[in-house]
Amino acid sequence: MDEHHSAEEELIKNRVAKMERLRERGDEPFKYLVDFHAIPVTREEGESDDAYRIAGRDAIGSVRARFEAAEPQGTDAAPVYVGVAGRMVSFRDHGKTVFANLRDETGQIQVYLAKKHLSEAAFEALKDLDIGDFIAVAGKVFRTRTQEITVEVRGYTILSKSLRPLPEKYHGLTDVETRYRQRYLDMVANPEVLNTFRRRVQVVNTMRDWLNRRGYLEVETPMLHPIPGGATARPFITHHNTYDRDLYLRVAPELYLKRLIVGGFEKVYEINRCFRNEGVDTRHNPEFTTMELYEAYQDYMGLMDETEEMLVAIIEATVGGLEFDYQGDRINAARPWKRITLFEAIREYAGIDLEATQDRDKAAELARSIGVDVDPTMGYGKIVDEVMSAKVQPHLIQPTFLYDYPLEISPLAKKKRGNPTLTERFQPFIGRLEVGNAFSELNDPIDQRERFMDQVRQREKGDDEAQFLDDDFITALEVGMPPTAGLGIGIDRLVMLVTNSASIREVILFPQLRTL
RNA sequence: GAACGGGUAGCUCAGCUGGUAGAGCAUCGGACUUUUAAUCCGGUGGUCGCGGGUUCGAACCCCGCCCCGUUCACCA
Repeated sequence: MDEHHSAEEELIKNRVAKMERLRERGDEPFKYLVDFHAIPVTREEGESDDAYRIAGRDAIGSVRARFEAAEPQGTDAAPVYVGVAGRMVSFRDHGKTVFANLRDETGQIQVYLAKKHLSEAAFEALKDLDIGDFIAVAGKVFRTRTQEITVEVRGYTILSKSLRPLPEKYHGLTDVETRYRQRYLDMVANPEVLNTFRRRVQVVNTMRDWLNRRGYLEVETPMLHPIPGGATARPFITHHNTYDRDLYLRVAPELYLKRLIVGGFEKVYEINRCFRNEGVDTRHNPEFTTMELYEAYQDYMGLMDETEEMLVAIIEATVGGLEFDYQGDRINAARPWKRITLFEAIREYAGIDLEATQDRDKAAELARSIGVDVDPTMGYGKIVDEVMSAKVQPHLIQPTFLYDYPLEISPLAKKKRGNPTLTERFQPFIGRLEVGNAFSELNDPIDQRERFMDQVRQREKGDDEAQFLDDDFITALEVGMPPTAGLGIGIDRLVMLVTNSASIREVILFPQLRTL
């Protein structure tokens, strides 16, 4: 029987054959370093022996700048000699000349490989190069007749052979599944993806810098929790062999960070992953990154000011101003941001008053009257939350703080001064996205125990997202925690905003997908 | 978990009422000394997501399953 070759196998076979030819000719296809001195060059008459003896690799971005600076003086008199290395992303063969494009992290540049400027062997060996290969070239810079800055190559060498074809150059890679499963292909084929993740770094760096400057200490608390706490969410379960005990991947660092405030730190934060064993959609990935901070001797109103300052600093540093577009909306982050109580917002956007009644059934009836689904297991607080999500959140395009949340959906927040049915809690919303959650931290151990017991009752009624009683945390509060305010920011969502990304998967390098 | 949309060459996509699987790019061979989605000539390349069924005949119709996307549910 004939051997069966798929197109893909055939393409790889061709490239492997080229790789072997390179090796046979003594040109190792996977080099260890870039060594421009080892590249044979063909010099023009009058050029000195070391005209092309490039000391080190030039960043492609810097080549343009150098050439443009030298240009007015006339580059014939003072040629710009360069050595660049990168991935070859295009290859246009014209017979006696070849144009290719090289890309490194700083940019892309066209290179011109002409028979008359290369040794016969070098020109012949171009046949064994493929799009995707890493090569190094030595040459001098000129402008083509279409004014494109180009390297006239006098010598080149393969650095690393690419054995698989890159996605098509014009349409790129659009299949989202392949983009996420093989992110490296996405990055190569769609260079703007690199910018999204560069901006993600900028968000985190700016935030960290902002916090460090204000005296916050960055700490690392456990990812493996014996009792999952700090958020109402279903955890992932894992197992420790030596202790022969199940552990939970953390759903939030909150309870550990507050223990540090008990211990004597006054400003702490942690930027790290959380894990929640829940649904996946455009705003939710099973693992996601949060920043949580705790500040002693502060309350939620003071923290609201700081949150606004910090987010504005991040927006300015990343989008370069206070205005930016998010998914079709123009967002203006100029201070001060709108601040409105949760119940005012419900009156304003949903047209019902859930504050006047504390009665669960009346609230359910009101919610249904405006088309919000309410199921029998939902308590008063949950109904309020549901109405907020359905009727208020879609209007929160411009930066807005909602504050004063119902007690029963805020088991770790302090009761509001003068109104024990509410808690001192706020959430910032931008572009319809909930980007954070903050409160005056509950530091009364008696109250905290009661709130946990409420959660335990919820759990017994079948709510598997309800929180567990954490006795050691209560013990810590009994030792005494100063008045403290705490904030959590969803880093992924913040990055979605400043990169105008519709899906959280666009801002996570390797989003969780079903294993094949 | 539910509804809807999708899965055809390495990539991007066509494929009508069921009648021998197509194009562009890439690749291979040839031509070409400033091209840039280079151009021109010729060729290779397919388990049409997987498994059943209906039919003389299925990429297309029916059933089941897998994967992706969107919306909803849950949640941050």
